[in-house]
Amino acid sequence: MSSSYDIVLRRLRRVFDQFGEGTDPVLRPSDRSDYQVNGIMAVAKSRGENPRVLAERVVAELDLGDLASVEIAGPGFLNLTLTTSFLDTQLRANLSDERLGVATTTGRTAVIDYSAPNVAKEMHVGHLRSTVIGDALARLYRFKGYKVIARNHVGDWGTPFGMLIEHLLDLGEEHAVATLSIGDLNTFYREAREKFESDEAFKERSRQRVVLLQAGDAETNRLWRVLVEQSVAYFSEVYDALGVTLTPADVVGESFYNPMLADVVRDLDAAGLLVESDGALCVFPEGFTTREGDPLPVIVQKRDEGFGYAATDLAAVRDRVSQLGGTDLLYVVGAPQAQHFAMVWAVARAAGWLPENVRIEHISFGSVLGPDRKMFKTRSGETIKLIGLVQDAVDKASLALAERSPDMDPEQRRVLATQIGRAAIKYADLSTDRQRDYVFDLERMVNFEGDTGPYLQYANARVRSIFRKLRGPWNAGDVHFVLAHDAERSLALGLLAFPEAVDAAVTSCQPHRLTGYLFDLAQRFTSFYEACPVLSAEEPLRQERLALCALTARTLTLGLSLLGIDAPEQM
RNA sequence: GCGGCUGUAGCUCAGCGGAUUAGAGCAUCGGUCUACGGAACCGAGGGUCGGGGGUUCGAAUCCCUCCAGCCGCACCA
Repeated sequence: MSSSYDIVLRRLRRVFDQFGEGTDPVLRPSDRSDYQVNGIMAVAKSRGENPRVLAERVVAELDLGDLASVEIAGPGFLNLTLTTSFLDTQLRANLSDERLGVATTTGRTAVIDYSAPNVAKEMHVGHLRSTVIGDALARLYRFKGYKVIARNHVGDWGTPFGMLIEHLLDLGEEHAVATLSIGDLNTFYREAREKFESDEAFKERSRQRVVLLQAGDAETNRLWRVLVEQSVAYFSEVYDALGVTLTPADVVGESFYNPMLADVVRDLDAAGLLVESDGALCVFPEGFTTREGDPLPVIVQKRDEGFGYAATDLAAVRDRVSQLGGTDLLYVVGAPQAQHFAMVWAVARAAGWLPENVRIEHISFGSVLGPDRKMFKTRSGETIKLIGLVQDAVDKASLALAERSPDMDPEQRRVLATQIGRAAIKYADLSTDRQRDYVFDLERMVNFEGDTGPYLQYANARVRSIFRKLRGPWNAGDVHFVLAHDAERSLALGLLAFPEAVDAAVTSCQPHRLTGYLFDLAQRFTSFYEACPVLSAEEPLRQERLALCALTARTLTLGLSLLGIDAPEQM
C-alpha cells in the first residue's frame, strides 16, 4: 500500500510536472489544515507570474478525486483537508499491513560503520552515540528494504599491541584471559601502559613484539588473537546490555585490511596521485591546508613504512564498494573526524574507487557532556564505562518500579527494568539532533514524564492494557472509520503520518525525526483516550475506537523497535 | 590563521524557505478528577529566535559579517 502522503503527492506532481519534470510541490503537514502545498510560490517567482493566479490554475487542473478538499489561502498556498472516506480507506489498509504503509526501497546495500571500540580497551561513553545511533540506522535501513551490512571497525592493530601482548605474557596467559573475560579491560590496559612508560626493557620488548606481529610470527599472532577474541566477547556483553544488534560477525577490524594496503598504494601510485613528502607517501587532495597554509596530505604510508589509519580507511572504502557492493556508505563517527573523512573520500574519488552512484556520508554527532558541560568523565578524570552507565539506568528504573508496583514479581521487574533503563538512555540520545552535544542527565532520562523513552513505553503499555481487558482475541472485522470526534480524527492523521516519519529518519539519517513523531503520536493518543471512552462505547463506535487503539499500539511498538527500543506490553 | 559544528522561553530541546498567535517537554501557577493504568488530560504565564547587514511580497530558516562556546588542522587511531 502507499502512504497517504505519497498518494496525495502523486496527484500534485501530475500538475506540477508541467512546471518542469519533478518540480517539488512542497507538501507539508499544516496547522491550518491537514496538509499545505507551499511549492506554488517558488514556481510563480521563477516564472514571474502572480502566485495567486497560478494557484487558481493549479487547483483547476488538480484532480484530488475524493481524497481531499482544497482551498487557496494567503498569497498562494493550498490548504488540503483529507476526506473521511480517504482516511477510512487508509486506516483499514493499515490494519492488514504489517508495514503500516511504509514503502520499501529495493536494490540498495547500505554499509553502516558504527560502534568501533578498541581491542583491550574499555567501552566508554565515547562509544555510546556511535553504537546507539548506528544501530538505530541499521534497523531503519533494514526495515526500509536495504540490504544492511554492519561493520564494526574495531581498533585491533597498531603499535599498542606490542605492549599489550608483552603484558599478557607477563601476566601469564591464563591470568590475563581471566582478567579480560570479566571485562576488566581498563586495568589491563593501564598496567601495560604504565610499564611501557616506566620500564625501558619492557618498552624494548614491546617494540620487538610489534615487529614480530607485523611479520606474521605465528605465536605472536596467536597471542594477538587471544586479545581480540576476549575483547570481542566482552563487547558482545555490552551490546547485549544495550540491546544492540551487533554480533561478533560484524567485527571487521583494522587488521582485516592489512592484506589490501599494498594494493592501495600501488593503485594510488598508478593513478599518479602518490607524492613522497618528508619520507612519507602522501596524496594531497585539493582544498585542504595545514595551520601554516601548506597543502595537507593524506598520509598513506609513513616514513617508517608503516601504514596509518588513512590507508586502512581507503582500503575500507574500496572494499565496501567493490567487494560488498555498497551503494550507501555510512560512517557513524564523531564530528571531530569530519576533515579526515572528507580528505580520505576526496582521495578515494580521485582514485576512482567511489563511483557517482555511490552515496558516502559521514553521520557525525556531537559529544556527550557531563553536568559541568564538559566531556563526560568521572570526577577523577577517568572515562566512564559504558556498561556502568547502562547499569545505573537499569537500577534507577528498578527502583522506580519497586516504588510503583511493589507486588511485581522480581523476575518480571528485572526484565522490565532492563528494558526501561536502556530505553531511557537510547531515547535520550536519539531524540535530539545528533549534531548537537547533549548533557547526560540520568535523572531526566529515566523520568517517566515528558519526552522520554519510558513515557513512550508507558503510553504503549496503556493501549495494550485495553486489549487485555477484552479477555479474548480481537478482530478488526469490517470496521469503518467515521472519526466523528476531533480527537479521533487527530489520532487518525497521526497514525497515517508514520511513513513520512520513517522516511525522514532514513533519508536524513536523523533518528530524532522518528522519536519526535512517536512522542507526538503518544500525545495524540492520550488526548483521545481522555476524551473518548473505548470499552464503554456503543457499537459500532466501540469497534472503531478499538481499531484506533490497535493501530496506535502497533505504530508505537514498530516505531520504537526501529530505534532499538523495547515496547513491553505491561509495565 | 584556516575549516567544521553549535547559539531559539528559567532549564532541556523541535522548528523540514513561507501566511494574523515561533512550538514541545521539564519547572511554575490554575483547573479536570470515585479515572478503559492520574507515570494522565485541559489551560495560563514566560521568547527583541547571539548581534548587525543583505536577498525576498515574506527570514529562526537563504547569503555576508561580527560575537561567544566546543572541536579539528602531516606520519596516534
